[in-house]
Amino acid sequence: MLDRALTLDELLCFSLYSANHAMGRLYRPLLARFDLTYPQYLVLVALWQQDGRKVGDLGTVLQLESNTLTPLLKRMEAAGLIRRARNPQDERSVIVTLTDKGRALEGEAAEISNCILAAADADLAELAELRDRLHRLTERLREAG
Amino acid sequence: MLDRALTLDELLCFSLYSANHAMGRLYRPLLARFDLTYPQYLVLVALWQQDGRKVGDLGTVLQLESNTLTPLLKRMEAAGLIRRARNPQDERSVIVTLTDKGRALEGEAAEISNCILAAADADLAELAELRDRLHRLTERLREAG
DNA sequence: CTCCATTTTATCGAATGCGATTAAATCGTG
DNA sequence: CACGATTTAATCGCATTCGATAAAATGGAG
Repeated sequence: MLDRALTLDELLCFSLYSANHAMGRLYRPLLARFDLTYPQYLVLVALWQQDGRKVGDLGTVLQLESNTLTPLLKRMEAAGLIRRARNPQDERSVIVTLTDKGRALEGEAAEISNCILAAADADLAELAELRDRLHRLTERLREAG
Repeated sequence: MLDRALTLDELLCFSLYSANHAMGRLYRPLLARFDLTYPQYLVLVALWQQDGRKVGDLGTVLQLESNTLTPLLKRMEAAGLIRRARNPQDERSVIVTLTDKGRALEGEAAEISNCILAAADADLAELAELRDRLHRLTERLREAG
């Protein structure tokens, strides 16, 4: 329990907000060359890792619901990156599959992670530790929610 | 330089994105009781710390531009939290000032930080270190951008 | 003083992101 | 089989967020 109001810079939530902002600003121009937005890139990373997922499963890993994913996926489908098709085994669900174009982007965009790592200008071990601390924090925050 | 594609969970940017999301989800119900959104809360924190700032100065601390701040501040003005007035010394700038209602929220919302700290379920030193690591990362990312 | 560059905020369109609700398909129990 | 409960996406409205641009005020050079 603290006895005074926190300043903006003292708030953990603001440091997260700012770091996320800064990361987004770094990604934006790199992704723009592929006509990708940042959430669209995350969808691709998820599909490169495992293709043919249901909308709901993508939502689970990305922590997004269909109200966000459906229009996002429709834009990606319009851009020719993915296909959306009802699951024949269960017509309630929609399966998202990479197109050739979507798959091809994996190689072309591979350099992006390295650009980010270079920008972060820290050794891999340090960044990995920060990442793991963030995962643990996220876990605790979700449990509390 | 890595020789393989990273999974979603390995990406530092995604750990930031997820932690920020999780934090937002924790804040949302707490802020909803005051009819506040998260960015609106950040504006209030900034003004509680120093009232009477120009739109551009708020943008500097929050890393937001007028295209985001202007509509956000108009909604806050409509909600009776702040006042917006042209600076008589320089009519280009707009000074943002807390109303009595906006000032009063500081006391009422004081518990929110503590709810978040409780949810994070870690000691203050650990969270402070994570926060400082994030600040340093943000700094490096901004320099690279 | 005039005119152009600069500063500062505002506007517009597009893309998330979320709460609430709806619609369609499936499941389960009688 | 029938029918209500559940699951899964989709839709709607609102609030950010950003890139691009505009508009108004100020400043500075001549």
